Amino acid sequence: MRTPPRRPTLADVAAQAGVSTALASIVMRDAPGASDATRRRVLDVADRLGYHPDSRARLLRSGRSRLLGVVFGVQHAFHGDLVTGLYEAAAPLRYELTLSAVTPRRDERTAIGGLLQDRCEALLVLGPQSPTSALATLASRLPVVALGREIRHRAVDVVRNADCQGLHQAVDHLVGLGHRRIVHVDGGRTPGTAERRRGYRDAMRRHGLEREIRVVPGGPTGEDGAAAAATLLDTVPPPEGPTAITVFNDLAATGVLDTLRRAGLSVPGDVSVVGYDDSRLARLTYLDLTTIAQDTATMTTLAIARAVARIEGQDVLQREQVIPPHLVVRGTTAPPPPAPSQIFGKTTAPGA
Amino acid sequence: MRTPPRRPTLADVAAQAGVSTALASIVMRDAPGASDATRRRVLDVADRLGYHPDSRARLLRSGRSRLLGVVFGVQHAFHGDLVTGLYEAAAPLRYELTLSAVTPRRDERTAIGGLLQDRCEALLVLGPQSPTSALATLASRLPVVALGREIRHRAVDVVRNADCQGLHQAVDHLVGLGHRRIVHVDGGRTPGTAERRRGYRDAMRRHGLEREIRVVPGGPTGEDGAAAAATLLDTVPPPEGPTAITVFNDLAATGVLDTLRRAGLSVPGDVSVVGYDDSRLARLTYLDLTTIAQDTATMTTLAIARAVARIEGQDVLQREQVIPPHLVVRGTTAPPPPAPSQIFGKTTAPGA
DNA sequence: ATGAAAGCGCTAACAA
DNA sequence: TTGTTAGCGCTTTCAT
Repeated sequence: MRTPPRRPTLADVAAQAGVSTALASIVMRDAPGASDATRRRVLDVADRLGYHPDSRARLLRSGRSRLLGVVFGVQHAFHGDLVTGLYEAAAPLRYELTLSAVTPRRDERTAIGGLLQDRCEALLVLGPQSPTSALATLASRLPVVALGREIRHRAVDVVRNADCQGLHQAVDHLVGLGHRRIVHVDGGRTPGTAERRRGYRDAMRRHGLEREIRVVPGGPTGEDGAAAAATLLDTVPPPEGPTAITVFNDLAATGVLDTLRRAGLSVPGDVSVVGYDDSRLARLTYLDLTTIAQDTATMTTLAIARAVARIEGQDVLQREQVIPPHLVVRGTTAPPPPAPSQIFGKTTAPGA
Repeated sequence: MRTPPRRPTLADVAAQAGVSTALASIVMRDAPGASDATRRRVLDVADRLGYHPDSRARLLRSGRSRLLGVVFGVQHAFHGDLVTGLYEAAAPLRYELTLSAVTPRRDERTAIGGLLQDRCEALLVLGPQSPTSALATLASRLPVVALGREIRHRAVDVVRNADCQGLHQAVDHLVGLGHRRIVHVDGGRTPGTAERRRGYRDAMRRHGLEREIRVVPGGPTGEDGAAAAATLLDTVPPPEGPTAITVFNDLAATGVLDTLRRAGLSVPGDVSVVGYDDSRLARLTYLDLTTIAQDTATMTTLAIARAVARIEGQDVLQREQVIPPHLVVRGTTAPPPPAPSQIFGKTTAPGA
């Protein structure tokens, strides 16, 4: 009762349709050189038989795979957004994607290895963790595009977010609202941390707020944000308490929000908070987080375009493409409270 | 300066090593029938040339692909957990996974189509959205295993969570802590909602609490949870306010938590909250959410085992495998507050 | 232990 | 428009 194990081949289709395999191939590939009648007949049979071309054989023969390998982290919500964009960008160029996941127990090396066996023509690595040298070696075999992390090697293409600029926007927004005591919770050892921190510092200076610059060590997770906020609540004496916090990313920002609110503070009434990434966390929940959105559509389009350009041997002008992000104002930012002081410190009575 | 476009083939390796391709093949596959000296020499050359076997050619020839297709949603954090488990379960059986993502703009049909061309030997679909009929048609061509959704068709294998039982555990836990007024925020139109709701009702009855049964319409998102909690705060008169809430999933539970805390209530001091899934949300953040964990390790192992069993034509006893989840106690559940009333409602009036 | 030869399903020349 | 032929990179008999 269960299916015959063998799937139909092109030869089966051709035979049933009474044509040669070559002709059937032409039809299946939608290539010129077959009459409409034949075309219909072949497609008909193919459909009836449930025929699907064997990409392996097809690509083996044609020498090319038109396959782009994508390495991503199943963990990262943001990678999901990027993968979405990559699929869309690849389709019109008639390239396919094969995905290989990095999981807690499957490292990037393994993920890349799998892709190599699939004969991808280029590799797109989202937030690569491998050392530059490993990526460089790889890049000597096939085009490699790194997304979202700076790689300083001439053989590796890079498409990334202008982290620095993102924090300029966050600070500009807050200053525009009237904030002056703005702190930054950084990303710890996460890639991008240094740039975002620098962006924060530069922007503060530009606004003449160098004396207000204060960076709190943080990290990429919710706990990191929560811990940083707790530190802030504990250590900054009430008169100097910040009225706004820029956080390394959205997830950490949620940790900050939670700690603030548990301490009885209102966001954005008492303190404003800005995240980074515009992840689903910021968008899709009740959180309504003001954040800096990475332009995923542009980033993915450029990444695919670059990979294809390399594959097709076109000349490439700039190895690194840095895309400006943009501010998305939502509900966690507002003008600072009129009274300039009694915000931070442990002895703040919860709201009536 | 850029790499010669052609990658090394087995023939290249064989030539350089001074052996036949057949022998080189034996070495590369780690098959018996080659001397140690030869083995070393061939592997050496392969390494030096950066040779990676062409899986397409390899599998084309051997007639099998040992490839399992996985359809997953890039959106769903929980799918990330499952994919992680699937990779682990497949490796020891020497099967590979190829991933195909469902994104907001790439539907399940498309995702499955891609996999079919890759000549997977079976398909694992996480949380399938396709109609049963479509899955059934597919299953007539190759083994199909659905994860996490009930599919009523004899040709489709199913591995899923015992949703009903999960809510039993949640209610048992809360009752054990001394709660009686336990409400359930359901999942709206999300698959699994009905079962979880039923589990809640059954468990309440079993504890003689049928009069306390109260289901609030909810949904799978944070907003849904927040809205449901708001409704609860507004409508339930203070003396009857619940002391515990079981929520459809973790994400919605975070919405509930947020609303509760913004309303000045303490969790778990005033109200206990239990989620579902044990997603990273529950585990990895400051949230510390008590929840019902789906046993992803078992589910993925069974799913892979089932797919392989079907591929290898083994007899299968039960089409559907329903895995019991387990309670994970964290910080959002505690005994109910001593005073039985003044929890919900805007006017905190201690009843007599 | 090693090699020669055939062929997996398909596409690309070329011929008819 | 259609068919014939060769061969992609590899594994698999079957010799040696």
